[in-house]
Formats: sequence, structure tokens, C-alpha cells
Amino acid sequence: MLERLRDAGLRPTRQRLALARLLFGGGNRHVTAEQLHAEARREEIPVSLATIYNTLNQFRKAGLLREVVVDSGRSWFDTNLENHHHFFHEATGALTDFEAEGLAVEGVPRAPAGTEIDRVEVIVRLRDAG
Amino acid sequence: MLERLRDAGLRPTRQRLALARLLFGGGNRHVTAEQLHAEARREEIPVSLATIYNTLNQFRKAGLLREVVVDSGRSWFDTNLENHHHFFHEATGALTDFEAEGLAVEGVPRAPAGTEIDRVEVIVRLRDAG
DNA sequence: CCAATAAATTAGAACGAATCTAAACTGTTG
DNA sequence: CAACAGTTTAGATTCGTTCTAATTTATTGG
Ligand SMILES: [Mn+2]
Ligand SMILES: [Mn+2]
Ligand SMILES: [Zn+2]
Ligand SMILES: [Zn+2]
Repeated sequence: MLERLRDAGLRPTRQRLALARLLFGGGNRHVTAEQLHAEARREEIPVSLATIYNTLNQFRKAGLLREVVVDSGRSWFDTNLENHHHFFHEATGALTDFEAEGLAVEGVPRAPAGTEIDRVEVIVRLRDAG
Repeated sequence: MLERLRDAGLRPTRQRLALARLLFGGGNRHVTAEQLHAEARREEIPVSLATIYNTLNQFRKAGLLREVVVDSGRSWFDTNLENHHHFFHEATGALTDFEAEGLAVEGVPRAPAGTEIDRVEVIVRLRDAG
């Protein structure tokens, strides 16, 4: 973790180390700022909400996290940096990955003049079956 | 317009009629609540911001508008109900349509148990060329 | 037409997510 | 270890959106 932070040009402070452990210590995950803050409190890591926001944004800028926009109103952060897409279940707010391998998006038009394609994002919105 | 509102089960009030004219009177468009409110003021249509929000949400529920989520923090409403997708230019906030004809999304995995696919949304994020 | 009634609109308060401020604290360097 | 830049923090602030409760308006059936 220490290495990872240093490589990203971020001082390995207590808070950043603890949050990096929560975020990257297990498998891949999606979190909101409030969720991560609650989790830190549970683990008795003393960290303010302001620092949670600072850290998530710094990690994102450093390329350690991605942001996923599925719902206006709150931001999700994603530790999975692989090429992948998302299911989003409106009813429950559940956000899950699916691999981009096997998925083909064909026939995307040319980008408007002066711009180029940064990313093609696919969001599969789910509803309850029935 | 009157018909359209009645068919949607919405009383054709002054405000709804005026807003429907702004939204559906010309070609297709994308608006935020604040944008529509500013436009109404310019046209000297007396309508409160609360009514703008009420109306946009009622129109969306009635299927007269779609919501487009490209940025956490503000909602976009879209008068284009055809099957289409979006370019989003992060730098400028410009949101533009492209037709779904010619676009193929293949290999979308099966929906998780208990759910079914509602919509497959493609967002092409743009950056400045260079 | 005119009540009577239900529905819609409104100003302003409230809310939730996110950012900002400026003061205290901590990691790094020499 | 001293000095300094970088970081954290509580609390204030901002912004988009929703809520509240009082007023106004549309509809209906007499
Ligand atoms: Mn929403
Ligand atoms: Mn954003
Ligand atoms: Zn993901
Ligand atoms: Zn559109």
C-alpha cells in the first residue's frame, strides 16, 4: 500500500493508508463516500468526511479508482480498473460488474469535430423480473 | 399539447401548457431544471422552480420525457424518446444524441436472477482532441 | 353560471451530497 | 530536531432537489 501511494505521489498518511487498506485490501468493490466513511467508523479509523472526499478524489485523479455515474445525486467509486461495464438495479441501487470480454459495441459514430472518444460506457439498467 | 397532457392524465394548467410548448414545440432537446426555469423567465412565463421540478418529474413518469444520467450532481431530461444514445463532452458538459440504428451492443450477459434488462444505455465520453 | 371539491402552484424551509475555509496537526527533509 | 510543506479537520457553505403548508386554479355537477 505504502508503495502504491508513493508511486501515486501521495504521502502515506495514517488516513490514506487505512482507507487504501479498506478499498484495495480485499476484492474489487464499489463504494460511495458515505459508505466508506461509515465503514471507517466501524473499524475505528479516525477520519473525517472531508478527508474521505479528498482521498477518493485524489485516488481517482491518481488512477487508483474510477468513478461510475449511474444515478444523479451520488457518486460511486470503483476499484476495478479493468475494462468492464455495469449492471444497475434501479429498485435496489445494486451496482455490479460484468466483463467487457465478450461484449462488443459496434457502429459507434465518429466523435464530433475537435473531440475524441475517451471511453465507451455501457450501463445495463435492470428491473425486477415478472 | 392539450391533448397530450390530457392523454397523460395531467390537467392542462397554464404552467404545464407553457412548459410543454417550450419542451415539445421545437425539435428534440436536453434540458436541466435550472435551464428550463431560466428559459421560462426569459419568455415571461410565471412559474416557480418547484413547479419546474414537479412538471419534469410528472412528464417523465408519464413517458413524455426521459432522464439521462451523465453526471452526478444534476439531472438531464430528454425529449427524444426514440431509441438512441449519447455523446457527453466532460470538458464542456455538451450532451448530444446519436441514433441507435447502426449501433450494435452484442454479448450483454444474462441479467442476474430475479431481474430483467430494462434498457441498455451507451454513453460515449469525449475529451478534447489532441 | 356557480358553488364545492380536488388538484396544482408557490415561497420558503429543509435536505443530502459535495466542497470550501482556515486553523491545527503530521510527515519529510536537511 | 527544527522548519516547512502537505494533510486533516470541524464546521460553514454551496448546490441541486424535495418537502411543507398555505394559496390559487381547474373541473364537475347542480
Ligand atoms: Mn434518480
Ligand atoms: Mn462530476
Ligand atoms: Zn465496476
Ligand atoms: Zn438524447
